[in-house]
Formats: sequence, C-alpha cells, structure tokens
Amino acid sequence: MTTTQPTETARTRLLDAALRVIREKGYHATSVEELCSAARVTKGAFFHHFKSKEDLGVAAANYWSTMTGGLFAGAPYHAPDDPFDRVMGYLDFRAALIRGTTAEFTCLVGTMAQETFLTNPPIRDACFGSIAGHAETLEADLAALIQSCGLAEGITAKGLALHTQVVLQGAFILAKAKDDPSIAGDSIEHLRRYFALLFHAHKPKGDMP
Amino acid sequence: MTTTQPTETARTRLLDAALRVIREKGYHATSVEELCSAARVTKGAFFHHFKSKEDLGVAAANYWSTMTGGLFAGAPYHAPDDPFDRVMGYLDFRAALIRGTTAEFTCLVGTMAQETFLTNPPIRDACFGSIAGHAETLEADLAALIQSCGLAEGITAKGLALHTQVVLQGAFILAKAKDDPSIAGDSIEHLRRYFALLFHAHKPKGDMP
DNA sequence: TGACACATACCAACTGGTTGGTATGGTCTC
DNA sequence: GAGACCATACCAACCAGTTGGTATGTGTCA
Repeated sequence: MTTTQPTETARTRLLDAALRVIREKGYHATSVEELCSAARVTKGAFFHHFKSKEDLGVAAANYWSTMTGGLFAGAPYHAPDDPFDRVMGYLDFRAALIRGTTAEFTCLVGTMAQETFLTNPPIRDACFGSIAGHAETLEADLAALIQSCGLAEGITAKGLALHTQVVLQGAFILAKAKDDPSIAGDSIEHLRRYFALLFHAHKPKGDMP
Repeated sequence: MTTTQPTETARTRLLDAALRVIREKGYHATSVEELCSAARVTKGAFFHHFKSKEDLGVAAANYWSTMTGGLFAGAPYHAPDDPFDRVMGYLDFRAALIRGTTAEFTCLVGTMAQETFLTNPPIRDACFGSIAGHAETLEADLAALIQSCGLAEGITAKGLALHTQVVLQGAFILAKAKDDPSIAGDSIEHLRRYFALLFHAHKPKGDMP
C-alpha cells in the first residue's frame, strides 16, 4: 500500500467505460478511440492492456461477471429459510434494479452476445459464461424448491434458472425497443406468477394494472 | 406481367439481403457495400433506393413485418374454435419455426432494436412497431381466452401478448449466446406451461427432459 | 548502498484500409 | 426526351492497430 500503483487504473477505467458505453451503443458501434476518451486514456494504453478490441470485449464480459456477482452475492434475498421466498426475493431484487436509464439497468452480456454470436465467438462464449454462471446462483434455490414441492414433470432447476434469464433478457429487449422500462417489470411479474402457480403454495405478491 | 419491371428488383434484393446479413452480423457490423454485394447490386443502386443506411434499417424492419405478417396470417393455428387451442397452437408454431441456423430462425427486429435503441431511434421505433404489431395478432385470441376463463387479477391480453414476445426474444438471445437452439424451445415450453396453469383447463402438451 | 538491467505503464503520431455517402454519366422505358 | 434506374469513380472521415519512444518502477549483484 506504500507504493503508488498506477497499475490497473487505466485498465480498470477502460473496463468501466466499456460497461457504460457498450451498453449504450453496442459493441460494434463503440470505437476504441471512444472508449479511450471515455476512460481518459490514450490508444497506446488501450493496446497495452488489451491485444485487440475483441480481447477487451471478452475482458468486459468477465468484468461484468465480477461486478454483478458481487452485487447479487451481497443482496438480501438469500436470507429466508423457505427456498420459495428466496426465489421470489430474487425476482423482487431484479425488479428493483430496473430504474434509471435503459442503458443503466440492462445487461451488458445480453447486448454483446446478440451482436457477436457469429462475428466474435470468443466474446459470445464469455457472455454465455456470464449468464450461465449467474443462473447457477439461482439453481440451488430452485432445486431445493422443486424438491420441497415434489415437482417432477420434466422441470429441472437448471432449466428454470435459464428460463428466468430468458425472461429477463427478453424484458430488456422490449424495454429498449419500446423505450419504456415498465414493460420489463410487467414480464418479471408474469414470471413471478408462473413460479407461484408452479409451486402453488403462494400467490403473486402485488396486483398490477 | 407483360412488361419487364426492373423496378423493385434491386430494392427487394437489397431488403432480402438485409434480412439475411443483418440477422447474421447485426446492423452496425453490416456495411453498405456488403449488403450491395450480397444483393448483387452496386452502391449507386443502394443510394438510389435508400437515402441512408438508417433509412434501409427502417425499411428492413417494415419489410420484416410484411414478410412475417404473411407467414403468421397463413399459419394453421387460427383454425380451432377454442381460443386456448389457438394460443397454444401459436406457441407450437413458434416452436416449429426454430430450425436451421440460429441466424435463420431469430428475429431481425429484436436484433436491430438492441443495437439501435440509442444510436438510431427511427430504426428502434420501426422495430418496436413490428413487435407490437405482431403481438396484436395474438391479443384477440388472448382476450377471448381471458374472458372465457373469467380471469381478472390484473392480467390483460395486451400484457400477456407482450410477455409472449419477451419470452421469444429472450429465448433467441440465449440461443445465440449458448449457440444452441434447444434452449429456445425449452423456454417456449415453460411459457406453454404458464398459460396452461393460468387458464387451468389444460396441461402442457409434451413432457420434456 | 548504489548502479545497472530489465519490465511495466503509458503516450503522441502515424498507417493502411474501410466506412457511409456523393457526383456524374449512361441506359432503358414510357 | 424526361425521368426512373443503375453503374463507375471518387471522397473525406473514421477505423483498428502499430510505431518509436518516455517515465517509472523492481529485482539483483558488487
């Protein structure tokens, strides 16, 4: 801690800028120079830390996993003893995150995966890794819930966890297309209701118009 | 039919190429020259028919609406008398469309909306118009279904129709990210089950692993 | 302790190629 | 012969990536 560490500041600033700018404009519409000016570094610094733009894309997806991983790990929805309450708490938490501008609450890796799935497979793979890794944090709660309810008809915890991500990613697309965040909350409420019906022990929390 | 009509052939070829190439590479990663060579026309023809690349994006979204509109209007799922069967038939139809490469079965306007929601508002609006217009074709069946079941608790036909599009768009994102179409079918099956539970008259058709 | 070797972090300027878009001219039909 | 349709040639701006270089460490051995 005694020595100054200029190390990591430029790199971190570039990654922070990437999270912000790429969510606004998308991967291909964001130029390297634009990221540099947003991070207040030069192009030389960029290519010192990342060997290519694609390399930054992969690093940004992994950085996104780290950032969001910390956010969700520290969230309060893990507290309840009942797995149903934990799952519902997760959905409430996701709904509560929908605020600010559309670019602020939507998902970096969903955005990048869509643009890069054929042009930049390494980025696509890092994006799916991020989504799948996040889904796994839900899987344990869903598995406990499925077991406690004796649900068997071909429904798996992994499948339900991925379906949850599907709904969230789709909700972000519609929110962007309509330029209206409320549509995302509506779909999360439908997913809540699906879980409530599926595990028919509770009912959806709030009525909504 | 007697007179040759060079009119519309270049324009149509460009729009067909746009549907294909943009779904593969995305809007920003697709260059005008690439569209021209895919359509076997020159740049002069491109800028004769479209005043800018953005103009082509809007036209492509509208062309997509026309093409898919015809496909769904002519589909067999409208036949049943029971609105529940029509809605389930719609989902079966959507599931059956998932074949071939990922770029072939995914949605142009969902892809474009995500990349252009801040950079090209005219394209974004055309994309949402396409999605909303398609959702409306489901709305009547859902309204009839809601009425026949006496469902009241804040669920609207419009909201359900949009949620259906949310699930489909999200399913396409995950299919691209995982590079695996089957994940899309899984989510459609979850949506089927949601409808079945919601209107608790039927059960989901097939068991799935 | 000091000095030399080396690695890391960063910068300004540049390069070859690509981009969306334009200017102009030719050809075909009505 | 007017206008729709399309081709060729071209442009300024922008793109990702490279270059040669500076500054600041950091490890090492006399």
